[in-house]
Amino acid sequence: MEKLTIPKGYKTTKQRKAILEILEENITPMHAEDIYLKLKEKGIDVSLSTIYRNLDMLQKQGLVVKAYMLNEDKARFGLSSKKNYLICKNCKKIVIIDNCPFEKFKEELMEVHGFDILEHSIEVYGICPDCKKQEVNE
Amino acid sequence: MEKLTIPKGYKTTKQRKAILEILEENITPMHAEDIYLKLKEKGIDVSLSTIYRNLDMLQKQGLVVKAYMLNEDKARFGLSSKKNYLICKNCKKIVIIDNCPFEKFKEELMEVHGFDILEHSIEVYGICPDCKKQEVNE
DNA sequence: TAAGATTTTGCAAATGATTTTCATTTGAAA
DNA sequence: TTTCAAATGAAAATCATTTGCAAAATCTTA
Repeated sequence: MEKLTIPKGYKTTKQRKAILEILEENITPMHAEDIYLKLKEKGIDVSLSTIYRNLDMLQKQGLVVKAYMLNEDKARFGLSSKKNYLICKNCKKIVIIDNCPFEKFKEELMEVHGFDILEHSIEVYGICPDCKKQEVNE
Repeated sequence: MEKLTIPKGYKTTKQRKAILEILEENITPMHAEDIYLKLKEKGIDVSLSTIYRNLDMLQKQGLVVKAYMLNEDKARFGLSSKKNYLICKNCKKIVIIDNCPFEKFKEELMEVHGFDILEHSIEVYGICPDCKKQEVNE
């Protein structure tokens, strides 16, 4: 996992560093407010507007991905490297799909539709192993 | 393409029929307001709140899928059958992926992560054939 | 086919996430 | 240091979506 750095041309502020740190620590893409609260826990006070502004900048720089999950109406933000995930419909746990199998059919998709493919995002919903166990026991 | 019907237990109103019709006519998932405007063009006046309420109902019934596209902050709604798509980053054209290749790696994903997979959504971004041509000519 | 029960609708007001404004502070180049 | 553009916080503004409520439409059944 490569250490992230503040993009060139942007100043290094303690707020910015803190936000990036939180994103690195969390596997799950987070709501802006989650980030705000986690920072507060650490004793770092960053205003919500600053968080939004920085997430926006980081997104434009390609470090962060913004996505809305099924049945949610607030955006989540996560590092780009964690773009494809499995979500448990029961406990909401999120698991990153590491070796995204998308590459395998990218070629096929390009041929069939004639698109040059640049990016993709995949969300898969299901029931995670833990929740499956519980269902059996109940 | 199967004709959609208003789910059992819900009354048949002209607004509801009109909304469903618009969704059937459009390949591209639409914003609530797009639907509002298209209806108005047809001379059918349906309030935005009614549109939102019905889309919500249709979603809960599984007929409609709600999704946010890259860099957009309003939800789009489309028929469930049109869930996976290619989006041109240049002209914003949307092409539905019909034979979604996801099935091919569903098994693999289930094995690796132990999830029971229920749903998925795939968004792919790239440049469409038309826009590629233009780039060459410019 | 009229009455009654229930849904659905439209409108206006409320909500809540995100964005913007602006005065102040901060980082970094010289 | 000094200087100046960039960044921040707080409060206000925005805008998609939701909700409350009274009126209208639908369906059921007598």
